Amino acid sequence: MKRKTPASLHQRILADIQERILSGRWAAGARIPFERELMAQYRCSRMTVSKVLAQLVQAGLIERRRRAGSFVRAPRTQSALLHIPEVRVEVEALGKPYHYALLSRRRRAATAKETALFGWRTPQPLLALRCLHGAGRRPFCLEERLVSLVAVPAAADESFAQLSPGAWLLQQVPWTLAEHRISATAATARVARLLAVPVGAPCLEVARMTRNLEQAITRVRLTYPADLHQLVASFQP
Amino acid sequence: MKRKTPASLHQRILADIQERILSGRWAAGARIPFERELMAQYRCSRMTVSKVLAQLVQAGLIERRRRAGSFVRAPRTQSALLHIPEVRVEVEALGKPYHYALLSRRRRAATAKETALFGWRTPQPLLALRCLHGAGRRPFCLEERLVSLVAVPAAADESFAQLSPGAWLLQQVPWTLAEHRISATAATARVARLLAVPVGAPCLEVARMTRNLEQAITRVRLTYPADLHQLVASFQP
DNA sequence: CAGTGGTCTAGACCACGTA
DNA sequence: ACGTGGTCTAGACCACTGT
Repeated sequence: MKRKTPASLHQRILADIQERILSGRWAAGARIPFERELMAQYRCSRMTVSKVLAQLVQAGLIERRRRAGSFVRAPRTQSALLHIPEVRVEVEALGKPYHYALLSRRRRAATAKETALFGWRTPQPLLALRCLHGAGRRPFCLEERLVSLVAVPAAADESFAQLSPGAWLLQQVPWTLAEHRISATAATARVARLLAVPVGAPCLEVARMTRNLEQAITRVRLTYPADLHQLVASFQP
Repeated sequence: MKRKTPASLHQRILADIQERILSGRWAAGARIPFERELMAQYRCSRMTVSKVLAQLVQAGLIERRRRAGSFVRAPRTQSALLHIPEVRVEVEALGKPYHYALLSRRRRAATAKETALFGWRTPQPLLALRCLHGAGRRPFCLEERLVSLVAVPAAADESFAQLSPGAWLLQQVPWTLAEHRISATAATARVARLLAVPVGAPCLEVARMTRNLEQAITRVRLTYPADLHQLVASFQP
């Protein structure tokens, strides 16, 4: 019934209402109780529920209209951060069934370019992976990944046939820095075939190098058909 | 100096303190007046200043410690910083001569979409600008900008014939939040002509909405030929 | 025009951390 | 120990808006 110590009253009320909304019990568009009703329910003053509702507005969970009441807002459109999205999460956020397929998996030594990229002096072993993420029936993202077997030797024993390397690495290896390069490209013949778009079609390409304090872990290039994806980032000066 | 409708009391206090912090007059680390002092200064109740200070905490501008007071926070660390320099700086970093041209400048009321975008209830006046940034002889970036004349009335008196709106706004208006949407697009006929690329050529599009605590300031769409530009971003978990 | 949210007041008690 | 911020109350007036 009661959680440990749900902190302050308005925090408890906030958590309560938030849970109702996020769980879907209060669906999008539904009106939530008036301030004066909530006062009675929680036996508190109007300032207290007002504070809670103001926070819900700021969080984008509800909107309020005079005389009409407070209403649950439609699921957040694009409020995601650029943080580190796992492709699966992105797809499911779109409400589409997620599909994953491993295209190729090869263990090999790094080329000269890759050696420089990973900050090595001499070529080291890499795991090179290519996989395709699908949303519904459509290809959603082509993933081309290099995993440092120096940093993550355990990757050599993973097949990645079912689990995407991004998901595996995320829970396997802690990281401290992710560098992104974001660009627009024209689909090459190979990319066009895999993503089922015309050759030359615009694509959004995200190249990410992930490191921890000691060394480079993995480098991935994600290619999305332009119409299927955009990145969203918020920050403060 | 003050806007016409001073809005509500706590909004005025918020704007006042925010301006002091963002302008640097209250430096990072400095203690700001205690709640009870602010009550006296603004002749209001403690709830009112408390509400204001809570918003400043949420915005990350101050932090509060019991018994000690409230302090201006150090400028945001690079935790989630997407480094987007001014276009001029980008071009000069490439070692190419920078060129700027104003294509059009129009004062008009916001459309319905724009009204929603800026968070207004009724259409307000905007300054709509289009300009072109060049690197060497080549067009480098098409800028399509809307400036809120509510937030920045002084913009109405600027010609922007010589100085780009981005540069002007940066030194004119303090901001606290920038939201980016990054996507790849195919050049439309109009964009292709302006950027001197083939129709359908891939472009990188960055849409940025800049706000302070009270209101939206400006929205800009920057379109770059895909081969000329990429974004770089570093993140920490 | 009635009822909602928006705002504000003048108190109060308490937890906490710093001096 | 003391003064700060954290929280809460029980009122109040007002602006807006949907009916």
